[in-house]
Amino acid sequence: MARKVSRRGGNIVTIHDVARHVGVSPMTVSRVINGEKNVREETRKKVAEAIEALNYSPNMAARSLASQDSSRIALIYSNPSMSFLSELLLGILHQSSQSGCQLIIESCEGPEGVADVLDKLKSLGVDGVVLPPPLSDSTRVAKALREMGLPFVGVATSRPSPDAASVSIDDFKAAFAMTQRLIALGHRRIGFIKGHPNSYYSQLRHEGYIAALTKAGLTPEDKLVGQGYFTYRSGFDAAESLLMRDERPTALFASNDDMAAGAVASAHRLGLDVPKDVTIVGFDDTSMASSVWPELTTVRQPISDMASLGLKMLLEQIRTRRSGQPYAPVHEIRDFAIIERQSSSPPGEDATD
Amino acid sequence: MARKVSRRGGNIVTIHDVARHVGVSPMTVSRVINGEKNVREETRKKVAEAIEALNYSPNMAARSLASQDSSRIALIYSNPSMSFLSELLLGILHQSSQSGCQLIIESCEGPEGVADVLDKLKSLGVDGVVLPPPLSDSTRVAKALREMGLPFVGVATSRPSPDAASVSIDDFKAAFAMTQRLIALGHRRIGFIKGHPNSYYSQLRHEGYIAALTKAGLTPEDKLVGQGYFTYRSGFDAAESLLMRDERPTALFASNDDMAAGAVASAHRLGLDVPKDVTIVGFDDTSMASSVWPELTTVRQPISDMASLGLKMLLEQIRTRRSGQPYAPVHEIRDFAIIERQSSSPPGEDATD
DNA sequence: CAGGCGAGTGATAGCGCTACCATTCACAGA
DNA sequence: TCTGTGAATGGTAGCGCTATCACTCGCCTG
Repeated sequence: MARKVSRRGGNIVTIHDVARHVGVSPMTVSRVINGEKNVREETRKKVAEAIEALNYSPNMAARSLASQDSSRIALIYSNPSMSFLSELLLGILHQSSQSGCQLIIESCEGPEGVADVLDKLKSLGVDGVVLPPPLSDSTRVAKALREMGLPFVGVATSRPSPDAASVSIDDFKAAFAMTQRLIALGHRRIGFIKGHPNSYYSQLRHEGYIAALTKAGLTPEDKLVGQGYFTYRSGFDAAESLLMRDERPTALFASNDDMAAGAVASAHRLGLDVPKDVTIVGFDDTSMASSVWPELTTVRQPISDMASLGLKMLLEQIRTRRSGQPYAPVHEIRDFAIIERQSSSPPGEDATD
Repeated sequence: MARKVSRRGGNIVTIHDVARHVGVSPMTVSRVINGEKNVREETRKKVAEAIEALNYSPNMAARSLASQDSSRIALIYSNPSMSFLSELLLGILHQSSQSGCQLIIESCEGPEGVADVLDKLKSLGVDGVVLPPPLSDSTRVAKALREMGLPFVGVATSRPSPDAASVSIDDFKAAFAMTQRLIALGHRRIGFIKGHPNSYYSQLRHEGYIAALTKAGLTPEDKLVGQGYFTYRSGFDAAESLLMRDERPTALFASNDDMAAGAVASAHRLGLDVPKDVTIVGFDDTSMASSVWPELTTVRQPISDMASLGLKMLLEQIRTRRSGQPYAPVHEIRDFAIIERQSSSPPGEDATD
């Protein structure tokens, strides 16, 4: 064997190769890669070009070994929606491969499961934890983590713990915006299906709905509001009673997509066309929203972004703590988006006009 | 600073600590960790105990750096169901953290997107690719990968490329089993909703259905079979025409969950109760299956297992290839499971009896 | 013009682990 | 007895990168 031909089909471009190519030391290349200052602009540019030319890409293993910066981050979840999970994972994965941190994914079922999982994390020597809902809203989990001295970040949490970092959207504002959108479409009798009373964002979303109506000079009416529990079935039932009123609403805003889908089924059952006879919109933009027919207009959270940002914040928090500095928790709010699909239209019209 | 206190809360137990604790060389500990032979059983045991006692856990970065074994694996996907994706990711993630390989997740949209993504993979120096459906069934993608000389593995593929590795379930057998289950429940007029004609497993599932009927002495009838396209809407439409026949089927087997959900909606629209008036079952066990009401009886693939195994096989393939040995592609078949939920029952009965 | 300073760069020494070879030892066959 | 062999272990040298400190300038200050 004449030369070392190794993994990745011989594609072993190292920092040294880049350095030699430019005529600087490996250190300088390292500095450029890590965006450190104290590198002349001219040098930086030459190095960047060489990196491009040689198609160099840093070896994560070596990097985190040398920098002692390899953090172990756990993501623990307890039955979130699968589509939520997958977006979350995508975001987390993206960020973790950029930051070169090791990821541990754990599912925990039930309230005692959490304790077990936390024990496990401790023995695994985890450095920080990412918490998606519903765990992100659990004061119990937050407390346990705090007692263990483990940094954590809540992603898409409706009730951020004031002393822990979080990334979320403004549920109130989102519900407000969606309601406004319905009003702009020409709807005046807009029904609402609440989420599970346990959950704080049920309340926020409801409040957003009320606020938008009020602001538009419409009177919120209790009889236009149904109680749901975030399930398809509960949406079905709530919609049924709402739609069987004499003066039925021309639009229905469900607090999540599953309930909206149930509401669509209910409307169909009653012989009503969606959106011609009744507009139905959801919240979350889960896969359900685009699976049913007609596809649901809904509110979308940038889950992947939020997760990615959350991990970044967590890593920063860990770094800050390690350096002994105090850490002030950051609460980031991301923008939501209203996704218009086929389940909404002006009252009495088809969506496709 | 008296001693080096570093990441993971000072939990810097290295292989040397373990070695010292036992009184052997680090090499021996390394051998134990990697399950190599040529270590006396007694030594192995002592080392294992020390590992346990010191709560040692190997540093992945160092390991993959030293062993030059760090493979970059890409997972490329193109709009699979999100819940499928998340299970897949869970499995892959689990395996990758065990094998210490770097993961790159890429989405590719459309047929030209694939080419772009493959280019990107090439420039990233990827060592292997995991292909979930529908990419796993694309002969075009398989061909491109082969031309690049990149090892790959298809996960949940219905048409494994004979010269590439794959993990899947037996779609035929699964459809066969589900149909048998319906027959065992007492159904005799069992309708079937086919999937998209493009897709090979549409065909396999259909054939499984036919075979089971035949085996039970029932005559497959064309008028009990509807054409669908894997969408909710197509399931709705197909079910509608099937259920409006004079002699309507007492059970409907849809080739996936979205169509089954559409079929349920259609039944409801026609005033039929599920499962009392008609049993409806799906395939895949996506989140749709447990979101709708009644929840769907369906066929479940062990996606997470399949993904995990697939990655393992891929890694092995890469290792084999690197060592210059020829690689014989392996086709693994995993077991499916029939998940009974509320959408099925004996004809004319409620599921809950 | 000595002295100081800070920007830009290089040399060196590992990070924790494993590949590879050397070494030891026991025991079989000549 | 002398190799030969293979099993069990240890020593050494890095893997690709970065922390750290040392160094060289040019330029400012007194």
